[in-house]
Amino acid sequence: MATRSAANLEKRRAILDAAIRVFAERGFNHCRVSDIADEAGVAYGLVYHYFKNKDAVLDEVFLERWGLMLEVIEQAQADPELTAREKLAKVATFIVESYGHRPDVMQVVIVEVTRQANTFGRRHWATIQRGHDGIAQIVADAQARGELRPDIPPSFAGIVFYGGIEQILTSWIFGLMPAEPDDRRRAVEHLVETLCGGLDAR
Amino acid sequence: MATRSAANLEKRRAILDAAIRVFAERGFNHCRVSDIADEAGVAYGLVYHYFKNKDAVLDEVFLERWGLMLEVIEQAQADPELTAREKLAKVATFIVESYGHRPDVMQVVIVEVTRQANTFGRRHWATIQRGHDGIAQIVADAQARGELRPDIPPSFAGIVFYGGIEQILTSWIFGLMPAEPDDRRRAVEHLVETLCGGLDAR
DNA sequence: CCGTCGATTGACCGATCAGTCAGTCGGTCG
DNA sequence: CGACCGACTGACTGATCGGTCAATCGACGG
Repeated sequence: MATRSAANLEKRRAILDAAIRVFAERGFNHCRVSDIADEAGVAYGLVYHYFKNKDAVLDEVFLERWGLMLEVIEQAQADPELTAREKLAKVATFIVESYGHRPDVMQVVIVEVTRQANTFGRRHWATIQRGHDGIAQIVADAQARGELRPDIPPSFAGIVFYGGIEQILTSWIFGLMPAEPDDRRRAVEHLVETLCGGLDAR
Repeated sequence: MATRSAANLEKRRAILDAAIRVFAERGFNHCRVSDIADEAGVAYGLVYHYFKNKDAVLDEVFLERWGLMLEVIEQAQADPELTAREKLAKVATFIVESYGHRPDVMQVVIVEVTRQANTFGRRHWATIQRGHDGIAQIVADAQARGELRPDIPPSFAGIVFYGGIEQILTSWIFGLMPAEPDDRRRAVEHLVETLCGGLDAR
C-alpha cells in the first residue's frame, strides 16, 4: 500500500511535470489534454483520474510555485535581522533563481496565470495579492524604521518592485536578454539598486 | 462614393470598437466571433468582410494603440529640451492617460497581446521591442549627459520602468487600486520619483 | 428603369477537443 | 485460488466555434 501510493504520487507528478513542459511550450490555451498525456507517456484518461479537469492541472502548477514564493516573502518580511535592501534582494533572488532552475514553471506561472486579468488571474486574485501585500509590508516596515522615505505609498513601491521582476522574467522568456547565472545575479543587484538608490546621478 | 467609403470606415470602426469591448470583457480566447458581431449589431459574416480572421482584429487593436505609444516615446526621446525625468513622465503620463480614457483598449493591449509570450506576443515581438528600446534610449542619453548614473544598464532601467507601468495598469484592471484622475497623476509622479530618486531615506 | 457591384446576411460545414465511460489489467487480501 | 478494487486505457461523443459561401439588398450610373 505504501508502494502503491508512492507509485501513485510519482504518476501524478509525472503528469504535472509533463503539463508544465507542454504549457510552457504551446501555452495553456493552445495545447490539448492529449499533449499532456503523450508527454507524460500516459493514457489520455489517466489525466482525468488524477485531476478534475484541464484547469485543475494549471491551478496546481501555479499554487505549488506561488506557495513557495509566499513563504519566502513572508519569511523575509518577518526577519528583524535584515535591512529592506536585503529583504528585497532575498525575494528577488528567490524568484530569479526559480527561473534559473525551472524557467518553464515560472513562464507558466507568469504568462498563463498571473498576467491573465480575466479567466485564471481572476480565480487566483487573492493568492496573488498576498504576495504583493508581503512586499508592500517590507517597504512599510522600513519606512516606519526611517530606512526608506515615507512619501511613496508602500503598496505602490511593492507594485513597481514586482512589476520590475516580472518584466525581467518576461524579457528572459522572450529570449530578449541572456539569463545565465551571472546575468541573474546582476539583475537582482541592479533592480534593488535602481529602486532603493535611484537612477539620478549623485 | 465618398459617402460610401465613409460609411465603410464607420462600420469597420464599429466592429473594431465592439471587439475591444468584447475582448476586454471576456478575453480573446474566451469570446466568439459572433459575440463581436452581436456587440457591433452586425451580421456574423461582415466581420470577415472587413477582417481576414479573428486574429487580424486583435492585431489591429494592438497595432493602433501601440503605434501611438511609439510616437510618444520616440518623440519624447528626441526632444532636447526635456530632462530625463520629464521624458519618462511624458511617456508614463501618455500610457496612464490612455488607460484613463480607454481602459478596455489598454487591457486588451496588455493582457491579450503584450503579456502573451507565446502566440500573439511572439508575433508582435519586434514592435513591442521598439517601445522598450525607446525608453532605454532615453536613459542612455541621460547617462551620456551625466544626468543619470552610468552603472545601471539602460535596457535594464527601461525594462523596470515599463514593468512598473504595466503592473500599475494591471492593478487598475484587477480593480485592486483606484484609477481616478488624481490617482493616475500621482501614479506617474510616484513612479518617476521612485525610479529616479530612489526609495532610500535621505 | 435596369444592370452592376460592393455591402451585408446568416445558415451551414468541418475541425477541434474537453470530458466520459465501459472495459482491462494486475496486485492484494481473505 | 478467486473475488475485489483501484490504476489505467483510449475510443467515442457532444458541444463549440472559426471560417465559408450562396443569396439578397440597395446605391448609383447609364
